[in-house]
Amino acid sequence: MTADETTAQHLRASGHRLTPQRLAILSILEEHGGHLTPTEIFERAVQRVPGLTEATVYRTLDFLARNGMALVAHVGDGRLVYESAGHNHHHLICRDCGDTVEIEHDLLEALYERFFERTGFRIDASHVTFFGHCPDCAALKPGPEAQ
Amino acid sequence: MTADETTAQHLRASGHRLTPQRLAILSILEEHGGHLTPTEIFERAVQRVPGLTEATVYRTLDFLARNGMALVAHVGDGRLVYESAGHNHHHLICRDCGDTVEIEHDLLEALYERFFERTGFRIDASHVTFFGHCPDCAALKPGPEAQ
DNA sequence: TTTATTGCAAAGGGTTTGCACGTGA
DNA sequence: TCACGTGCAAACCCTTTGCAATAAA
Repeated sequence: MTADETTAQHLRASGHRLTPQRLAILSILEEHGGHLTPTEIFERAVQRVPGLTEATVYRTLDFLARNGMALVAHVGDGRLVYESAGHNHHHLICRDCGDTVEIEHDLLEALYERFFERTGFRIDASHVTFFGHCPDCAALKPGPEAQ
Repeated sequence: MTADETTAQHLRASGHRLTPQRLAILSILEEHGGHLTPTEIFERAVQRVPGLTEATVYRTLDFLARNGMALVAHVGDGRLVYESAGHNHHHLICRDCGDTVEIEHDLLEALYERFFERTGFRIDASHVTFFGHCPDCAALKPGPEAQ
């Protein structure tokens, strides 16, 4: 059974449908691997599904996220970005040059465990983004400044 | 010297001014302690500074954040929230009931140190919010479901 | 006095929604 | 066939910006 068929079954089981729009957006997320904004997703998806609208992209992303097929992440400027589910990692982003590094999820597991011990909260594996300075920019910037 | 005078000096040193608007917004952040959205801040601040506009709130928050007097945090829905600087902690938020728990920053220090060892990235002390389920909601929710 | 800051109002950008049509199951 | 999903277009935030007036230093 192909991945699409698995996806289709997953959807049908909950009374939903696998449309070309959903398939295209899902594929784009999987092929890309990293963060994509709704607009970036739209620009790519409309090439595969002519006539696609941004409204549908927003609705589809929301749908995929609700059904565990996509993850939502939050980036610095307050906008939402999406990425394929199952891509379980986190990001460190340099505030100066924008350089991005991936962090494996297991690094956070220990922290989540400590959260649980102290508060009883179970944290989702959901994507987290940390902001700071990469080695290069940190080197260029010796002293701490107001920022 | 009062806190206001310290603040005023801090500002004057960089060629800026301490206006009633800035003072009010700063006070609100300090009194509240937790997250506030720009609109929530506006609603409170306009009571102290009649005639205040939301545009000024946005400009002031940006100004305070740039000068290290306020912190920006990112919440789940993609909107920005602000809080007083020097309030160095993080939050765990329950996706179901919205319950919020504070996490001391030192819990994250070890993680940041590991980030540094592996990637050379220096993460800011900036606010991070983690989403998951509080003990009560987790108990009510035995199996994972589509949501 | 000087010019940083504000208020006003309008624009901007991203996101959401109502409705009728199209289409997957 | 049936109702979920889409396209279209307008509405809705939230946030930013230009400009003249105001007020802090």
